[in-house]
Amino acid sequence: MKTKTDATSIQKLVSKLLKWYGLNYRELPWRATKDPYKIWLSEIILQQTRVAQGLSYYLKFVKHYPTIDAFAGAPIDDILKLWQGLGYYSRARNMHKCANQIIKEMNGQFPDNYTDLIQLIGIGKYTAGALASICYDEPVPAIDGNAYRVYSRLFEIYSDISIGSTFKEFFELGLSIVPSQNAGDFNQAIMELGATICLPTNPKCNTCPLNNHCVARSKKVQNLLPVKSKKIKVKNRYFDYLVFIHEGHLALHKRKSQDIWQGLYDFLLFESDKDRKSSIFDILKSSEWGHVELIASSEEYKHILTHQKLHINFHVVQVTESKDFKLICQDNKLEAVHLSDLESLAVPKPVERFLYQELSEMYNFQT
DNA sequence: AATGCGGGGCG
DNA sequence: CGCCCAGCATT
Repeated sequence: MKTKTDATSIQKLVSKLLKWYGLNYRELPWRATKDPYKIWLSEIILQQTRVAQGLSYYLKFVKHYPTIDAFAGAPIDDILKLWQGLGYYSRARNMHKCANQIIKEMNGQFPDNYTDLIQLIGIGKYTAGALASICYDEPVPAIDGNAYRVYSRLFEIYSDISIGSTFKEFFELGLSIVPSQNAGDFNQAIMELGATICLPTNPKCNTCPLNNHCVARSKKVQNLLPVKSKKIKVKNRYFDYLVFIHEGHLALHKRKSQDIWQGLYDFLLFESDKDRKSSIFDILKSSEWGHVELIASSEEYKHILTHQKLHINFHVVQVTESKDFKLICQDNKLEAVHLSDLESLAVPKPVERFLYQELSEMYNFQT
């Protein structure tokens, strides 16, 4: 009795998959190179990010920083500015740290195997597998969201992929399948299949090159897999921003705490448990800012994150008389930034929207 | 093992 | 709206 995990059956599966990939792969820029730096860059950008969203960022970064030396030598603020809008900014900060570590401690030589790669900051089990296989053809699996979906359906695996121990199960399965040659193409083919055919809902089984191998399909349970129990609960947060403006300068704040948007710029922030804005006016009255005038309050900006729903109001406060605006900014841990210098600073998405959709019209500055 | 971290696109 | 996306670090 043959099983679906017979060596012969697996060999056929791999062969079909590689053939399909060779004919159907999308021509993406990071697939036209073997430069580990560029593959690395693409993998970090594509963490929890669709190709369509990350592609333009990849092109920008390769253009600005063609080598790991250029990337490592750049100021982190410049890198964050290029990363602006992509989200998960720790990816950029970690990659910058890592690049400098490679330059300083590894003589600029990128690690060339799974074990060394996974030691690096920002490189976990998936990315180490992807880099080892794609750059060096090391026969290790690369288990990402696509791989979970494809493998769970091919072999009808109901293990909960939210549980940590399930990764090991899929990694071992992948290890038993990944061919000793063309490991990189194999892993990319699995992911490509997951991204274009084996979709989360309504997979295109009719055109799937592996449909004859798929146990889930034979039992019509594709849409039940993979099993993922974890539910994300969304927390509401209420932000009031005071946007001080004085003689063409804005009072900006660089975010540093363990919170969202670390390293990006916003304004003086007051957060409250619910929709309560009375405190704003108290702050203004008892302020050391000099003569202040509340010019306008924005409509509420709703900004959805994976785990938070932000309710943001921007309050534009004109400082008409001030003894020393910059000094008062410093006292409040703010920086006075001229409107013409805004474009060089990384800002969160809702701040970007406010600046360039509302404030730019009020004060008529260029974006 | 559980939680926090962005933003966008899809049905 | 809910779910997912070439995940990782921290606790």
